[in-house]
Amino acid sequence: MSVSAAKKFENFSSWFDDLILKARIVDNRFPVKGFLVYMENGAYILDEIRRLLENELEKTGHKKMYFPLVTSEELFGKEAEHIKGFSKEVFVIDQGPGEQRLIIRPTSETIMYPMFKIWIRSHADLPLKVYQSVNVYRCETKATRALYRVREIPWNEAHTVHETPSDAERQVKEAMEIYQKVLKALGISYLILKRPDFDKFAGAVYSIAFDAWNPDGKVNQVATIHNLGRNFAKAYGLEFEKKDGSRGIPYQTCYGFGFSRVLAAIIAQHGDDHGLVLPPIIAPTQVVIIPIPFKGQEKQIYEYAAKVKEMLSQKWRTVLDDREDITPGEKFYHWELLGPPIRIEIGPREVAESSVTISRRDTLERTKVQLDKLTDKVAELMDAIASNLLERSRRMMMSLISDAKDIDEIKRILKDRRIARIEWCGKIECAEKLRDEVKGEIRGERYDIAEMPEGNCVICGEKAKYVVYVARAY
RNA sequence: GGGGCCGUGGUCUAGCUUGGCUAUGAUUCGCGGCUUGGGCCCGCGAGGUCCUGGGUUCGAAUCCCAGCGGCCCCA
Repeated sequence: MSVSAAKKFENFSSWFDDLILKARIVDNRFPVKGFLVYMENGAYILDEIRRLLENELEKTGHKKMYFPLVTSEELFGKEAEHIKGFSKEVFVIDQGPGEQRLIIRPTSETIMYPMFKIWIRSHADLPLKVYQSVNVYRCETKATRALYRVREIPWNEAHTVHETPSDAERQVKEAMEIYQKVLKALGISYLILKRPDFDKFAGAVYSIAFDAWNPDGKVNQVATIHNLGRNFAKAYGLEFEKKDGSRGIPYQTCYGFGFSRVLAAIIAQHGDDHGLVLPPIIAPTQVVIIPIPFKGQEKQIYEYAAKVKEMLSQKWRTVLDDREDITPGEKFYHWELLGPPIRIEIGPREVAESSVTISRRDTLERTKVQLDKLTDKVAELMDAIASNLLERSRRMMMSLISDAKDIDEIKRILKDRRIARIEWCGKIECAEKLRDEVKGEIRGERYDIAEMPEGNCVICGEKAKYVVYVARAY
C-alpha cells in the first residue's frame, strides 16, 4: 500500500535538489545566491496555490491592491522593533534620482501603513482588509536553500485595520481558517503554533505560525499571522473617529503565506522515490495517457487513446503522450517523476475490451475500468487521492511528534529528525539553554487547541506553564 | 559569526594525492533503423571558459591565494 520513500528520508537534501530540477519545478543554477528560476511546472503550481488563496481572501472581503516595491529609509525606520528586526537583511538601492536611499520591501507594513493613514478617517472606513501577492526581498545571511530559504520570496501578505482589539482577535481567527482551508486542499500537514515572545514578528504583540513537517525534521514555516495591536498604528499615526465622536487608534493584524515554502511542502510531504506526487487541484497535468502500441495495431491504439483524451479533457488537464521514439516503460518513469495523480494505459487489450487501465500516482495501484464508467471513476479517484495524501501526511506528522521528559530525550528525538513536545516554564534562559544543548528551538505552543502542562519545566524543573514543540527549522 | 567539504559537456562522473598523450565513462541531445504491458538494442553524429581571476612552473583540471556558488557541521 504505502510507496517507498527511503531516499527521501535518508538523504532529503539530494533527493529534493535532484527532484526539483528534473521535474522542472525550479532551476537553482542562476548565479546569484538565493534567487531561483521557476520553470513551467513550478510556476504553474505557484500560480494555482496563489489562485486558491486569493479566492479565499476575496470570499472573506479582502481587497486586492498592489503597493510599491520600495520604501524610504524614513518610513522604514518608524517602528523601532520592526527596523531592529529587519535592518540587517534588507536590500538597499543607493543609486538613482534624488538623494534618498530606497529600501526594497522585506514585507510591506512600512509601505502600506502610510497610505492607511490617508485612507482611514472614521469607523465607517473600518475594517480595512487588503492583500497583495508579490515578491518580497530579504538578504539572507545564512545559507540559502531552494524554495525554503530564498532572498526573493513569492508570497501573499494581507493587512487589516480594526476598531477594537476583539475585532483584531477575530481577524486572526479568520486568517487562521483561510490558511487552514488552503493547506487542507493541498494535503499539507502542519502545527499551528503561537511563537514564544522572543521569536515573534518584529513589531507584533504576538505571532502564530504554521510549521509544516519536513522529512529531514526541520520544520518549514509556511505561513504566519501577527496581531500587531496598536504598535504600528501609533508609529504611523493611524487614527479614526469613533461613533461617539471621540478619536481612537485602531488595531491591526497582518498575515503572510509563503508560496515557495508551500510548494516545497507539497513536494517534500507527498513526494516519493519515484518523484513528485501532486494533489489533483494544483497538478499541471492531472491525467496522462500512455499508449502501448503493438506492431500492426498502432492505428487503433492511437485512435482509441485520442478518444479517451477527448473525453477526459472536458474536465481534467489531460496529456496524451504519443511520442513514438520512447518506450512505454520510459514514459512511466518520466511521468512518475512529474507527478500527475492519474495515469491511463491503453494497449491492445484495452482496445479489444473497451476499457482502460488506470494507475494512481499516490499508491501506484492499477485498476481496470470500462470506458463508459471512466469519467465517474476518474472523478472518484481524484477525490480519493486528495484525501489519501492529506491522511497520509497527517499520520506522518503525528508519528514524528514525541513527548520528551528531559534534555537527553529531546536530543535523541531531534537527532532522529523528529519533533519533541515538552513542558516549559516560559523563561527565556531555559529556552536558550535548550537551544544551546539540543540544536533545536522552541517553536511555540499549539494555538488551535489548548494543551495544558501537568508537570515541571524539562529544563529547570520549576512548574511548567506551557506545552511547547521543539524542532530544528529552516 | 566559526569550522570543514566540494565545483570537470545539459546531467552524473573518472582524472587531482605524486603537474606532462587528443580530459574518462555513462547518461542526455540530433539523425537513421529495430522495438514497445516498467528505463530494450544497433549505427552515425553533437556537446567542454575543467567555476572565475591571479600566482608558482618550461608546462596547471591537478599546487598556492582571492572571489563567486553549493553542501555539511558548530554557535
